Amino acid sequence: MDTGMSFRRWGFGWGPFDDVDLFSEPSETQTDTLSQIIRAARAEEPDADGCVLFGNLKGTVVGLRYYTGVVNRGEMVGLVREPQNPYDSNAVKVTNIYGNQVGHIKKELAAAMAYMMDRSLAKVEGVVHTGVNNPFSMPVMLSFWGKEEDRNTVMKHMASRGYKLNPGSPTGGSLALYGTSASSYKKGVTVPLTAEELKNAFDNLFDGLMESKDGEKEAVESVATALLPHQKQALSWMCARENKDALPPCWEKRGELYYNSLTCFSAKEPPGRVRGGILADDMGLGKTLTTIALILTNFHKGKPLPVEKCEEQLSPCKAKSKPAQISKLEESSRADSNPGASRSSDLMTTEVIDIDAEDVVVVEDEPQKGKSKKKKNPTKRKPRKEDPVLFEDLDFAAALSGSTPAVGAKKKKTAVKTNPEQSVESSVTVNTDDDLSARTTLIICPLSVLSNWLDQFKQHMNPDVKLNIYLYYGPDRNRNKKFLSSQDVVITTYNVLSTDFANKGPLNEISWLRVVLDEGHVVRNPNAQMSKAVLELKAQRRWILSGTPIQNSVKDLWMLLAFLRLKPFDAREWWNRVIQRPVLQGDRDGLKNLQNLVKCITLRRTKNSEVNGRRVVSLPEKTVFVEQVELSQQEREEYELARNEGRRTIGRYVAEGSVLKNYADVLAILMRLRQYCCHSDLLPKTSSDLGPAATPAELRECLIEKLRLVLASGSDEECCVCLDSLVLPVITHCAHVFCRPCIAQVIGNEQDKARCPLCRSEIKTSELVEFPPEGMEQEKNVSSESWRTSSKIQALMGNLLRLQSEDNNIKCLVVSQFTRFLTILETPLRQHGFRFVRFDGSMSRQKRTQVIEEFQSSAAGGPTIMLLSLKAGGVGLNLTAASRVFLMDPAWNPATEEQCIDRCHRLGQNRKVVVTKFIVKNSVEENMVKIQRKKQDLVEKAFGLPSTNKKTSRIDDIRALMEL
DNA sequence: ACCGCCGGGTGCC
DNA sequence: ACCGCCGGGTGCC
Repeated sequence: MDTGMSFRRWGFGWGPFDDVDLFSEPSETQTDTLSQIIRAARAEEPDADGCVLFGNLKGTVVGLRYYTGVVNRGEMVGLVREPQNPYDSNAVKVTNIYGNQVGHIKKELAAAMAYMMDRSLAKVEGVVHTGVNNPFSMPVMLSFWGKEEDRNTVMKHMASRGYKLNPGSPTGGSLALYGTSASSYKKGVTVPLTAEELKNAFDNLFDGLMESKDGEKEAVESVATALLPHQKQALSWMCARENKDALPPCWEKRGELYYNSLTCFSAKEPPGRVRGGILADDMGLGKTLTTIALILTNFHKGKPLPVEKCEEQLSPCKAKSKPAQISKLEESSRADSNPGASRSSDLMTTEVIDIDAEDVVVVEDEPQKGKSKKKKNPTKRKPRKEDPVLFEDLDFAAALSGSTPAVGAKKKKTAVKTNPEQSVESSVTVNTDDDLSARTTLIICPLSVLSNWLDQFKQHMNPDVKLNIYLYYGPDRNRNKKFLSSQDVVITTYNVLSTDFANKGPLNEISWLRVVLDEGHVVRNPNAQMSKAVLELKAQRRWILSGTPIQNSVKDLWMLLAFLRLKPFDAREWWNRVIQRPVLQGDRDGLKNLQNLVKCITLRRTKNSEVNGRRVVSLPEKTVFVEQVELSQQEREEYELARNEGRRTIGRYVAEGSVLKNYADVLAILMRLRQYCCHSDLLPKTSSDLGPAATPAELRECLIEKLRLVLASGSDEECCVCLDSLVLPVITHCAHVFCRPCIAQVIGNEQDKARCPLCRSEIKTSELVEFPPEGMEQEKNVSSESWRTSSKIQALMGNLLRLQSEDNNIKCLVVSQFTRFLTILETPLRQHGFRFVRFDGSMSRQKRTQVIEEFQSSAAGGPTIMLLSLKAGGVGLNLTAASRVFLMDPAWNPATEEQCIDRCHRLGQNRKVVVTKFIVKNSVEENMVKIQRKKQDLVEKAFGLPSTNKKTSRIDDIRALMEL
C-alpha cells in the first residue's frame, strides 16, 4: 500500500507547484496525478471564480477494497485524472482529503469525464452522501463546473454517452449541497450575501480577533525591553500556538479518528498541526518585538532558547567573537530609526555576522540605497566556509542546544560538556528533521525593513546575551547549510529567497525551527516564484506578520493559509471548493467557515484595541477646532452672485426631478461656490458652461473640464454602474462620469441603442471622453504680481504667524483639496519666510519620499510646513513630525478628513495634535459640515445600511447644501 | 457481491 | 452439445 507515499506527496509536501522535474519521473505511478493536479491548478488559475454549475450526476466509485482511503457520509472527495493508468487511460481516481486513494470512477463514466476533464471543459467534484455500505463500490454525487460557454458541449458530450446531468437547484443549492457541511444542507435555501455585505464582512474579517486570547506571558530574561500587556498577550498566544497540540480549525477528534467538519473527512492519522499563525497587529504595536521575544522565549517545549550569557568564566568565547562586526551594524543603522535607543556598542555582544553595508548596496536595485551609503571599505570581514570563528560559534551553538552536543572547539574548552565522538559536521547535519535538533528561526522580510530587524534585535536584547544572527544577504552570503542551521536567527529578504529558490540554494533545504514571513501580505500571487519558494520552506513552525493581512480578496488568503499548511486548505482544490467559491458566491456558511478559520489562527489588535480595559497604545490627545471665516465684502458679493445663480439652476433641476441627469452641472455649481470660499482665483477663468457647443473640439474641451471638475470636487464620486470609486474615469456626451470598463460593458450589452444609465441619452463608445494623456495640465500661473489674498488665507496666515511666535519647532500640515489653492498659498508663505514643502498626488514616487524625509527630519532649518493635498498618499503616509493640522476646506466625506489627520495623529506622535478647520460662515461649507455630522450619526447608529437610497440621499444633500 | 459476468462442466428425469 | 443450464470462481481502473 502506498498510502504513506501518497500521504506525503499530497498531504504534506504538496504544493500545487511541486518541482516540475517530478513530471518526467516515469517510474512513479503518481507522477501523473501530480501533473494533473498542477495542470488543474494552472487551468483554474486566473478565473476559477467564473465557473458555473452545469449539473449533477450520480456515479459509482469502484475498487474500494484495493485502497485504504476512507470516506464518510457527506465527505467530499477529489477526482483526479490518471491518464497513465495501465488498464485504462481514461481512468479517474477518487481521493480523500489527505490524497489517499479511495477508488476509481467506473470506467464508462470515467471515459465520459476524462474527455472533458482533459480538455478543461469541466471540472468535476464529488461528494459521497451515502457512506460505504459494501466493500466494493459506492455511489458518489458528481457536480460538473465550467465556463458558461462550454455548458452545451459538456451537456451534449455527457448525453451522447448516456449521462444526463440534473440541474443544480436554482438558488445556488449546489452551495448548500457542496459548499459546506450538513448544517447548510439541512437549512436548504439561504439568502446569499450581497456584494456589499460580503465586502463588509471581508473588511472586518480580521477584526475582533481578540476574544479568549487573553493570558499573558512574560518574555525570558534575555529580552531587555519590558513587554507591554498586549505584547505579553501576544507572546502567550504565540507560545501556545507553537507548543499546544491543538487540532487545526474545523478538525475534531471523534473516538480514534480525526474528523474535519467542513469536508466530513476523517482519518486515523492526525492532520498536520498549524504551529504558528498570523500576527496581524496594526503597525506599531510591536510585532517585531513580540517575535523577538518569541524566538528567545520559546525554543522547545516552552523552554527558552539557550543563549550564552557573557559572564566571566565564559569570557574566552566572548573575547574571540568579533566586536567589529556589530559596530558596523550600528553605523549602518539609520540615525533616526531609534532615537535614544542606542546602546553602547561595546556592551553589545549580539553576534551579527556579515552585515556589510556594501552587501546591502550591491545586490538589489531597490531604492533603499540611501540608508547604507558606506561603500568605501570593502575589507570588512565576512565569514567563509572555513572560517574558524564560525565553527567556534557553531560548536557553541550546538553545545548549548543540549540535544545535539557537538565536539568541542579545537581551541577552547567550553563550560558545557562536549561529545568527543561526534564530529562537528555530523552534529549539525544529522537529523535536521528531528524535532529537537532544529534551532534556527528564518526571518524573511522586504529589503526595506531588513535593517529594522537588526536594529530591533540590538535594541531589545539584553546586552550580555549572545545570539547568533546571520544576515543572509548580498553576493557573498554564506550558503553553507551547516553554518546556516547552526545560527539562532537567519534574516533574509523575499528577493534573496526567490533567487535562491531558482538556483537551488540552501534555504529550501534546511529544516528550520521556525519561519517568519514579515509583511507576509507581500506574498500574494501564488504563481510567483517567491510564493513557491515560501510554500516549500521546511519548518516546524510558521508565522506571518502583517499589519494589513487582507489587501484585496479572499483569494489572497489562500497564500497565507497554504503557507501555514492549514489542512486541508493548503491544497488549492479544497480551498477553492470549500471556501473561496462559496464565499465569492455569497454563501453565508462559507463565509462563516472562513471567518472561523481565520479566527483560529490570527491575532490582531488595532491601536484602538483594549487590553484589561486599557488602550493598547495611547496616543497623545487630539483636539479639533472649527474656525469660522468671515468673507470680505467683495468676496461675499461675488459669492452671493454665484450662489443665487446656482440656486436657481439647481432649484429648477430639483423641481424637474432632473438633478441626477444634470449631476455634473450641479457638482460644478457647488464646486464653484466652494472655490469662492477659498479664493476666487480657483475658479476656472474660462467659464465653461456646457452651453451651445460650437465645434466638436470645443465640446470635448468642455467635457474634459467637467470631468476634471467632477474628479476634483472631492465628492468621492462613484461610478453608478459598479457603485465603487471611479477607475479610468470617462465622461459621456451627456456629461456623466463612469468607469470606462463599466460603461463599455453597458454599451456592449445594449448593442445598438445604448443609453446613459443616469439620463437615458444615447451614448456611444466613440464619444466617451477621457483625460488627455498628459493628464492634468499645469496650473494656470498665478504670477505674484496679480496675486491676491483671501479671507481664508488671512485666517491661515494669522494662525501660522501666531504659532511661529509661540513655538517655532512645531510643524504644520496645511491641507486642501484644491492643489491650485496650495499653489496660491505658496506666495504668502514665501513672503513671510516660512520654510515649507509640498506634497500632492502629482509627484513622482522619488520626489515623495524625498519630501517626506525632508519634512520628517528634525534637522535645524528644515521645513516647518507641508502643503498637503487632502487625498495624497495612502494610509501609510507618516507625517508625525507635524502636530498641527489646518484643513483649509471641508471634505464631503468626514472619513477623508480623519484619515488625513491620522497621518500625523498616529504612532510615533509625541505631541498633542491640534486640528483647525476653516469654515466660511454662512456658505456651502457650513452646510457641508452639517451634512458631515448627519452622516457621522448615521454611520454610528445604523451599521452598513443598504445603499439603495444613495441617490435620493444625494439629492437631499444637494438640496440641503443649497438650502432648497 | 445476498450481484453480474465468465468459462468449465455437463447433459432426460 | 455449433445449444441451455448449473454452480463455482471471481471481481477497479
